[in-house]
Amino acid sequence: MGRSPCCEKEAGLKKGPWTPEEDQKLLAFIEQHGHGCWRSLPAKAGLRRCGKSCRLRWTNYLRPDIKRGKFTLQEEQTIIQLHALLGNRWSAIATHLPKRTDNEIKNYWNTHLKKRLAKMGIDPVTHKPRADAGGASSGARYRAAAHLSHTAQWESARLEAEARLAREAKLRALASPPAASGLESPTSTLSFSESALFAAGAAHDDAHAVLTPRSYGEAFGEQHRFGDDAAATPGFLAGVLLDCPVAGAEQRFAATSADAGVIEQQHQEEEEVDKGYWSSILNMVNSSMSSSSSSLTSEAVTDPAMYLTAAAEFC
DNA sequence: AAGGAGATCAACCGCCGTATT
DNA sequence: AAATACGGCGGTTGATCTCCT
Repeated sequence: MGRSPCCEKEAGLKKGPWTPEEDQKLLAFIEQHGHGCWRSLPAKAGLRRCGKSCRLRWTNYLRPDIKRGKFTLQEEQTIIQLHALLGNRWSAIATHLPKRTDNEIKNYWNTHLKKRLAKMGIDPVTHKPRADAGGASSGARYRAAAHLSHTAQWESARLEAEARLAREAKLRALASPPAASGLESPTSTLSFSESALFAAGAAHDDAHAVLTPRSYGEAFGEQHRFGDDAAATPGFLAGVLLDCPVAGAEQRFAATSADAGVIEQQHQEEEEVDKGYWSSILNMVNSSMSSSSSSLTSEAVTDPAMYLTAAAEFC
């Protein structure tokens, strides 16, 4: 009856913080044997932990391809944009942030970004402007927030529709899988938008020659994430997600792929959590409105300066 | 220097979807 | 088809750290 257990439940398992010795045991075992069945791993590795705890420790901390430390501005922007589109689907968001874990992103959102958006008068849950954002808030602030929210919702719906079409087309063409068929991430829950992202990405190859990852194969390796040039991702993503060239993104990407000297520049950028940062977010959204071929309803921006003004206010 | 408050983050918990028998 | 195991996900907790008074 049912599947046989791969390991027995055991009482008296240890909980709480991991010791360096435990880390060492887990690392050594996985390096030698791979993790295999997580439930049987602790016994084999000589750990008094449950398999779930081992898996968590590995995926969130010990895995060698994890980047720790401060999030870059580009990463922050990506998180905000993706959160507007996907909500609290941290694993899906993590798919687009190389070397970051969903847990780390979730923590960062809850401790930093959520508060910052709230400060801007945007409800971090719905990405809609808060009704009580008043007080010092001007009309421009409110309109900018409303616009940001509106755009996110619109893009979300659009991507979903595109993805649906892509899925249907894919099903129809199942017999002869296209080159892009291997692009879908089996680990990602982004299935609804993934194909749309790529379709859009391909469509933008011309306009975003610098922004587009060198190749899809490269872009989606084992982890099905974008390539190593993390800073390239947001620019690319923004362009893809927002269906437009992104102000300043080309510059950023070109600089990044140029390489290491620019990492220094990136670090400098990281330090400036200032109004330039926030205006770039609004600017990005704004440029999607003004240049997108997609019609974005009556709320289309007529005065770009409005957002810059609002962004300045946010800071 | 000490204590309190708030911030941070690793880890746990419970649920869900999928695979397996 | 039903039962069960397993892995993965998102929400939450609690220990620790940092800052402020």
